[in-house]
Amino acid sequence: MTIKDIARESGYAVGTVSRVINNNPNVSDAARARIMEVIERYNFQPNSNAKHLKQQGSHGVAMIVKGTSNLLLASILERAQALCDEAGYPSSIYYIDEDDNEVSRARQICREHKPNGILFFGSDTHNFEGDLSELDIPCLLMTNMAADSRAANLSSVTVDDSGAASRMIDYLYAKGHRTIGLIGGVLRCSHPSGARLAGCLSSFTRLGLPFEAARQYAATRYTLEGGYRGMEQLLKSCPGLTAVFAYSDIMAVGAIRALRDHGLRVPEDVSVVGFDGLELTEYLSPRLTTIRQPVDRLAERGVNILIHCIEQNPGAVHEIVPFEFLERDSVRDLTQS
Amino acid sequence: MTIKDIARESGYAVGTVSRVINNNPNVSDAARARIMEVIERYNFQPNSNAKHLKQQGSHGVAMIVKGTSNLLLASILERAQALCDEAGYPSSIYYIDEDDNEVSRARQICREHKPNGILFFGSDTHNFEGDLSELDIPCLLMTNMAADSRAANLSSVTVDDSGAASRMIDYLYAKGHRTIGLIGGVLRCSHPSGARLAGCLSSFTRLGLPFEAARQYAATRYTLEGGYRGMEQLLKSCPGLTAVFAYSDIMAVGAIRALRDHGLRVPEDVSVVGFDGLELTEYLSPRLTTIRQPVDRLAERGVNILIHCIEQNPGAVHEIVPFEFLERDSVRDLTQS
DNA sequence: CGCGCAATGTCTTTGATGGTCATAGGCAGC
DNA sequence: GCTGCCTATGACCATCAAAGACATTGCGCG
Repeated sequence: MTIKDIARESGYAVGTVSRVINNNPNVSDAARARIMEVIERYNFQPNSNAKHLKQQGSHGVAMIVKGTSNLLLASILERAQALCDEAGYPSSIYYIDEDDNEVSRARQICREHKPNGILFFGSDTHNFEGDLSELDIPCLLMTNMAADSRAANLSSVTVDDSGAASRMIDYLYAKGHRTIGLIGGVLRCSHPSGARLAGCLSSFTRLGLPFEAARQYAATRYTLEGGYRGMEQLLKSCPGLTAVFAYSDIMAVGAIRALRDHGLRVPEDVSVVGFDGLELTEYLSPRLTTIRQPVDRLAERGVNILIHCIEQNPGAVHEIVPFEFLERDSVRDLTQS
Repeated sequence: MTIKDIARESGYAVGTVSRVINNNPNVSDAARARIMEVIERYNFQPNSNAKHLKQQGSHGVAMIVKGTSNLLLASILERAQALCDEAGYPSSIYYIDEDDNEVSRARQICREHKPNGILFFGSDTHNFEGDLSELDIPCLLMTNMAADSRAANLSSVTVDDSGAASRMIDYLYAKGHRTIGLIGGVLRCSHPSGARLAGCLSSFTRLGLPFEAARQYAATRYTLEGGYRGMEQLLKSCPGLTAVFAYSDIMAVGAIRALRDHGLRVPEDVSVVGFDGLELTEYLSPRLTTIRQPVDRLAERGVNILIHCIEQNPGAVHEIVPFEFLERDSVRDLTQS
């Protein structure tokens, strides 16, 4: 089935069929109807390779994803894919390894598939050593701020990491907690961790709480095991700890397991809060107090900004979307006792 | 950068460059070395659109996935992607909605991208109403047996669902449980649910336990909420229940939440077991007794069988891989008390 | 000298697009 | 009724990047 077959079958010329497919106005309604009928009858779809070859690219969005098993990313990704499709930008997903370099992969994808824009997913270990600006197509980091903003083509959409972290510390303080441990990412390569730490620090300072990173900050990976190990580290380094703020819900689950394995109850002995707002956290015991990242909003803003950059090329845009605080049962109120 | 530029730059003709790229032996070592040098210098990658246009298809594998947030699928998918890439079959992922029809989507993908094979992911709601055999390329269902095996091009790889379910019932019986509830998928559209139910029934019969589906089987979706609702249903319909077998770990988490919300303890009042063997289950309290689906093995067999079908066209292959039983802390031993 | 073979160059093909140009038909104006 | 113009359409061709069929070159050897 090619455009030629449609032409023969409908009795029109190839050019006219092409005009119909591409919504060129110079076609009579009769011809359009007749050709559309044939196209639909055969369920014809123009060969995308030929089309993209001629059009010098796929007119689509590449999504480069680090970390398949990250539930938050998965749901943002799904939503973003749907939005791209709706907007007429077919999307392709490329999963990459934790230790792959996204820039070289992006370069390769650009040479091979020539997308019109790239969306990067992967919160904790983005590693932009190469220079994205040489790609000269719009790029956008999802849930990850561009660490260095030299790149004029690199936009970002993140939740208000710093505000959320600050809010969380204030909340723990209000509940009477004074010695709070943090479990986050390795700061060097993780922007969200940096922003959240900044938010925590601003609260600590404002509230007059001392903070010693070496004792109170466990740097690890955003995984169950990372949360577990981070918690073990804090138990050693931070005596008198009454609350722990894990930078992801999954880490919080790991941390809770570690506490229980050390004979401590949550929240009676140690309170634990998370970040992300996964549906799962509502089903755990205790239900986890956490920050919800607005998945749909993040996806929607990310896709819209990227497409806007593709079509208008306005330079980099950095957007921060609001968080939602979910108070549940994993924090003990020390002021009551 | 095109093959022409490489030709000009290296002083050879495009044909020779093409031969070098495609490992055609009719090239002198000198020419090969010279051309490779230029290719590497410019980091050249042939345009995939032109290549696939000429080659009448992408020589790749399409992966059609239903359900982004399914952790088990996500890990199989990641592994399968890596394996395809290694085997020289570039893979593209297409996420589809829960209520999309996979066959019509598959048809569309075939027309548009002409893959050499299709891998279907999505355990509980596969809905093959159309006829896949008309696609006339090899297809394979991952973790889902082809319900009707008319289709000569439709292979499958599943864990030993029935054996695993049977084993689980035997285990619960050995621990003294006699009234066991099941939470599974809607049987009509879910093959794994059917096979697992068959396994359960064979054990029930062998052990002389009565089973009334209407009272003991809650049909729902493979989600947290599904598990929750399924459990609530069982609490009403099945008095005297001492154990619940949820057909996925995620459902088990939902079921545990429901039990607790009804004032019941796990495993003291009701035992709960799951299926899948997610890493998460090791971190929950209680640690969940479950069946591990061998993710790497499933991915590896699925990809190998599909590629074998593509290259040799041997007809449909149905493979069942062994499960692993993970005994942990979510089952009470009633024989001790 | 001419045959054979390996190495290499040339040209066509792939499916769709879009441009140019020709043309047919309709319609308005004179 | 003829002209001129406009629209719809057909016909044709180049283009895109690569692949591969086919043609050609050049060398060694009998």
